[in-house]
Amino acid sequence: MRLSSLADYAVVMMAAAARHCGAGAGLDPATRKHVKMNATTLSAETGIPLPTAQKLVSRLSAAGLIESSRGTGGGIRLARPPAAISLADVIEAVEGPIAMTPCAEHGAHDCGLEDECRVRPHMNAVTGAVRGALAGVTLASLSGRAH
Amino acid sequence: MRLSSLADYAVVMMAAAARHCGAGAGLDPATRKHVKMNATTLSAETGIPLPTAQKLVSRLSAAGLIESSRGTGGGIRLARPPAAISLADVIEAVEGPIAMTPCAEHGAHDCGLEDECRVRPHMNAVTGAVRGALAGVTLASLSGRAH
DNA sequence: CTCAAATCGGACTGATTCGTTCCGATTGCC
DNA sequence: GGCAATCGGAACGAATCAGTCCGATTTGAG
Repeated sequence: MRLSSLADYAVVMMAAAARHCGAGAGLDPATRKHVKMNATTLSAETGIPLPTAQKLVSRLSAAGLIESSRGTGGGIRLARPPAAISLADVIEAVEGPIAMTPCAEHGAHDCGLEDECRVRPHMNAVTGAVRGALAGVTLASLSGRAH
Repeated sequence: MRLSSLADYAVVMMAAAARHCGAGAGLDPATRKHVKMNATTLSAETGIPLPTAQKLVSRLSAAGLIESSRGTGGGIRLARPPAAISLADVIEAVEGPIAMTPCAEHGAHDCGLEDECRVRPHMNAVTGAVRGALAGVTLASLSGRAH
């Protein structure tokens, strides 16, 4: 009942990225240097080891939460406004779907225990509650703006 | 963001135990044979491997959720009524305190990242929400009585 | 009172997953 | 066209977890 270290790091990193993103959309050609972020910058700011930060950038980019551009002067930026990215999105991007039990993932994955499992429907409800709690916190609220 | 297999098994096992416990307190000398439960019985009923069931019995007993008596004719019984045992109790008994992040466990366990972590207070709130969702489901509701 | 059976309790082994690190592919600037 | 800096994926080591086994303890019968 504890999220993995990578997910924890990802949340901290995305919060830092949202903080640098400022109030604007995150990409304006004029002051691009100010919002320029990359794995090295985020690593130095958050204290996360650089290789780990790179790995997280890869996963978050593959999940569509950030957009990355390669090459010299490249970097990353949030794909959506901070208010539209929740903890559930970040956690699911790093460690897969949020599901308390394996049977609550694909929908009809029999666990093999008990012909008529009476625990599963309640587990689905619990999963929904947990997911709702995580979806209710956005990066905007983590950046300290909308306390 | 998924509870361990042992915790899942423990929930199923405790639900089965609560079902056999019936509506009464769970221990009456006259019909003791009816509510007699042990690791072997629960294993056969739930499909959980016997050694694993034994391990779970040990942990649940150490946590004070069930009371065990050794020797011939011994067995286990719930220490409290099913309505007074929640999923949070069972999960904490098996896999330790419920805490999303390591810093939310002892209270002041600095993670070393960022001097002023602005994510932690929100993580505490999320941890509370998850814990509340798990504490809201009791063994009585899992047994199908109080739907 | 002695013996024997049955149970819980703790310790060990193997495996899977997680976290970390390193190296290659790709792109923009000079 | 060459160079430098960046992301992307692959490989290694470590830790935790799931599962299994055997010993300590207690009760019941003879």
